Amino acid sequence: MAKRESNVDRVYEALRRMAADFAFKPDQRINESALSEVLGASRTPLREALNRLVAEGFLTFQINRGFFCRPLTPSYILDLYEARVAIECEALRIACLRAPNADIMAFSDYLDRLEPEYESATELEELLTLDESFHSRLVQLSGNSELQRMLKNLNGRIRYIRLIDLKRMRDQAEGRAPGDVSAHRQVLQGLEARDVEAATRALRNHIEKRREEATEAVRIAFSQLYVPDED
Amino acid sequence: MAKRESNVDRVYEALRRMAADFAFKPDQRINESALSEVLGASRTPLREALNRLVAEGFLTFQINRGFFCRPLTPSYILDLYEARVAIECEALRIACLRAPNADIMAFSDYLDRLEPEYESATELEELLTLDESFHSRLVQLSGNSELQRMLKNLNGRIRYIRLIDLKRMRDQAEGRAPGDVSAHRQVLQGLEARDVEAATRALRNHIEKRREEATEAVRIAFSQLYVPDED
DNA sequence: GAATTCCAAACTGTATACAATCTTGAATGC
DNA sequence: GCATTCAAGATTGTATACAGTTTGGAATTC
Repeated sequence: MAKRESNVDRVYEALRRMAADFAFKPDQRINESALSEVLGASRTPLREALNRLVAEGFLTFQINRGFFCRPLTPSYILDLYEARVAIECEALRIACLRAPNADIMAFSDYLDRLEPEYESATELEELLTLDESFHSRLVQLSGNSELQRMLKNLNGRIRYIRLIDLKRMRDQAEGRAPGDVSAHRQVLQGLEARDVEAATRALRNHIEKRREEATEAVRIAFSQLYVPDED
Repeated sequence: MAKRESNVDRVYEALRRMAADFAFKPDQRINESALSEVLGASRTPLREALNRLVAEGFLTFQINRGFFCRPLTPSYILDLYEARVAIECEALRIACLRAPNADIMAFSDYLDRLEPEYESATELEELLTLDESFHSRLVQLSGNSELQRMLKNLNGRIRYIRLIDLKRMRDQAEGRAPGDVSAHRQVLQGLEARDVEAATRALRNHIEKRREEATEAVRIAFSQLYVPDED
């Protein structure tokens, strides 16, 4: 009977989804009154949610001018992916050193179970969710809540970069990249052998490769998308 | 003439300082009305600032019960320091690979210039600021804004753990630890040689050593501090 | 005396009003 | 034309009011 989720939480989640789904254009000013009507809440809880998103780096804020969608520059994308390498590789290192065998085996089972889904997935969202969950489960193995929190934040902000990347991959080659699964397996093998060097090397290579592709995909998408301003 | 800082920013900074200076006891409920009077602002901007702090992990929030100061458990401290290792070691790695020589030399000069201050500093706050700025300048060398943002956040939350640690060190041994300076020099030497392995090894050891001491210091401080509840 | 119920006070959640500031575009001068 | 000024409208900033919820303790029951 008791409410479990606050209105601010609901608004916050809705905004995060909107941000991940291109509802705001980069550098676009966000109109609080209009948005509060769309979301069915007054400006007070809306602004509380917007402040959370600013603190998390999704949006920016200028005094007396309000909230803005963050622009998507190549150097920003580089920063985000490098931060992912930092978080994930250290988490993997910790997992190699002290994750229980049972947890590693469960992770391996999970990968086995999902491989067919990976092969058959047709929806971009589905592929994206599978990939994200591999990485976030990996970080969970470290048992470190701060690393998990940081990865969750990065994933949220990288999400639509990934979508652009996946879209391009699908359009380009009909034979969809099985590269992810094999890269993931390679990381797992290092982890199972408790070989920090091998595991982190594989993970670092995987993420950096993805970064290069994603940067290029975003560059191309933007050069096609933002020709004039279609207002 | 134009205001450069919003009221929310001012309130936010004041709250961060309060959090770092033990103004809130762990697990303490924060009374919005009382706090808004102290800070000279109404509840609306106060709550916006509090929401930022929740997003950054300084405080927690429960629906219909409000905001709470985060408790300081050993596993939380471990998580924070491990996250620092992740951020700082990757930043150092990047700096080894691509920071300009001029920047590294400037960093070295900076360390030379501050060494005497390190030796003469008597105030805990002063020592703390010196140590924090070594680490944040190191991360600046990577040129990655996300890593800088993450470290800033971690430093803010670790600040009072460090204070407890430094206080204990001062009380314990009159000959104050010169260990920091020499550890910092060792990291710098690795960086100057562009030796990723040597540099990150030194940095990792330094942070992990600090973590062990800090965890112990907090354990002792809390066992002395929270005997009953002194209301 | 211990457990339970219930009520009043305290507190949080949010809509709203209004002041302060910015934006836009028309009018003006060059 | 082009730049400048100015005012009306739009938008943000925040105090306040009030509804909804929780809290703490007095009253009640066993």
